[in-house]
Amino acid sequence: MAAKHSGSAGDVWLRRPARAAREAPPLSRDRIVREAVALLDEEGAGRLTMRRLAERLGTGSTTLYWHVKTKDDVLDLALDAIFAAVEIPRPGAQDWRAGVTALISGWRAVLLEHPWSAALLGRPMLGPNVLARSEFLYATLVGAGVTEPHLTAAAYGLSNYVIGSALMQATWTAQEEDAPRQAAREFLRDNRDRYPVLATHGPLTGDSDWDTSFALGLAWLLDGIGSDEQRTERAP
Amino acid sequence: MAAKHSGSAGDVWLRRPARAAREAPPLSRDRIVREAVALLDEEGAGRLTMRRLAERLGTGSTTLYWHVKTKDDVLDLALDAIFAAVEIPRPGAQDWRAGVTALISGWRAVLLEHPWSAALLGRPMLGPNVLARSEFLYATLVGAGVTEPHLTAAAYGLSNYVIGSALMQATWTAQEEDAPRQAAREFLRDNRDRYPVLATHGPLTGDSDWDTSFALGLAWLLDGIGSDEQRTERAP
DNA sequence: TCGAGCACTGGATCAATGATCCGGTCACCA
DNA sequence: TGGTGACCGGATCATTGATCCAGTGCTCGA
Repeated sequence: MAAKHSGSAGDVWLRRPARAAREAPPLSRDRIVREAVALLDEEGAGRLTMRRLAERLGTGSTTLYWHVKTKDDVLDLALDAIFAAVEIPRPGAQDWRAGVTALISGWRAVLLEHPWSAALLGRPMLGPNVLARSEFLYATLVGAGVTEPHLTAAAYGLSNYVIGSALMQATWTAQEEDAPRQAAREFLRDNRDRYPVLATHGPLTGDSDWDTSFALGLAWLLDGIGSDEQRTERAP
Repeated sequence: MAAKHSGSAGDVWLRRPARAAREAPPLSRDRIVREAVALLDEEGAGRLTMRRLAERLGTGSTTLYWHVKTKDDVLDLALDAIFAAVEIPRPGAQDWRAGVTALISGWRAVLLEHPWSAALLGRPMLGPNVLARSEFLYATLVGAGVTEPHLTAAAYGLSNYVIGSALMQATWTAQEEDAPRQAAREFLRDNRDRYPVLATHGPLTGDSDWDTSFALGLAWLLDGIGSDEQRTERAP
């Protein structure tokens, strides 16, 4: 004797309230992406489910598929969305080196603020936010007189370095899960005969300061880019 | 009237042949990992399934769980396994710079030979193969006179740089799938007003030579490490 | 004013997958 | 020869991404 359709049809009481009377704004791709980022921030990449995401949005899971083609779309959109927070220096407002440093540091900060993003870096990033920042990077380097093949090498090198650094740090800084790091430390201590240098000088031994390490490496790269640039400009 | 158990029990004909008479060697963690690598190489990370892996091994999928705790175990083991192919230079046989270059280049070659590996770099790598190579890296740097904080920065910088480079290249060199790259190129051409520098100097415009770009960046890093090392050794 | 069309929604459902339960089978040893 | 433990796999469960299709309400033109 159950109603054939228990959901949208039938009883007034069960019917969805009129659009205007609803508390939440209508669903939109933008709202989906915002909520996805929030969900990822709170629970990590592993727990992002279309169902869970829909629940947080107060809709059915299938509704999402009207606004978005696949789950990967959500991930791509979320990934690009967070880069909006990276401030783009005003072109020419400063030394090329200062500009690049600012951009790369901001890039890194965002990646670390959203640790789930590191795991998603293995997909083409072609969103508007990413492209705008790449544009600035290339423009700054070109403006500084860097030419091929150093230009591509510089842009790639910088990007790859940030990505690798963030990925590595995010891997070992899993939120408040210090257990694996501790276990790894102990493992190295127990096998100090096999890995003597790692056990004493390894990354897990000291209080490895990610920030200074990153800064040093970045400086090395910038030095190299700068020296090549000068050579190019001055050389006959 | 169907037999209650159609599988292991019952008819002699359906019974699994005695261990010795079987063609395949008995299942082992090692054999599983080897087959997993083969499967990953052939079909990519997305198509690695416990069922499919078991099928290739001629066993039931559940059998795998006796040798391995979870699917992630398989991935971790496969990831470490491929690094066995990275040759470790004989310590002290050459210039520290040559040794490091050899190791890092081998590292990169392996990552590119197994593109699926790039996507797995976001997990702690504590396998014996990885550790042995890290040991060499640290030992070589220490032997060259690099001290903290430059030591950690150097090791991290080099690792992060390879990882980032391989990840990026693997992302854009998806096997014979040139479609997305082509599409991206066209997209940039169509939006050359918004991304003027990218459209003309961007990484997708030229025949971006991954190898030379990588070599240049690596040289920059090594220059930086070397200069700091000399300064440390010579300075009072 | 009204009705048609379109933007949007979601319950039911499917197939694929990771993982577990539990009842087997086989080699080996005392 | 009897038993013990290493090893195997069919049935099964819960979860998840994705699709089908029957709706529902807003809007706009006649």
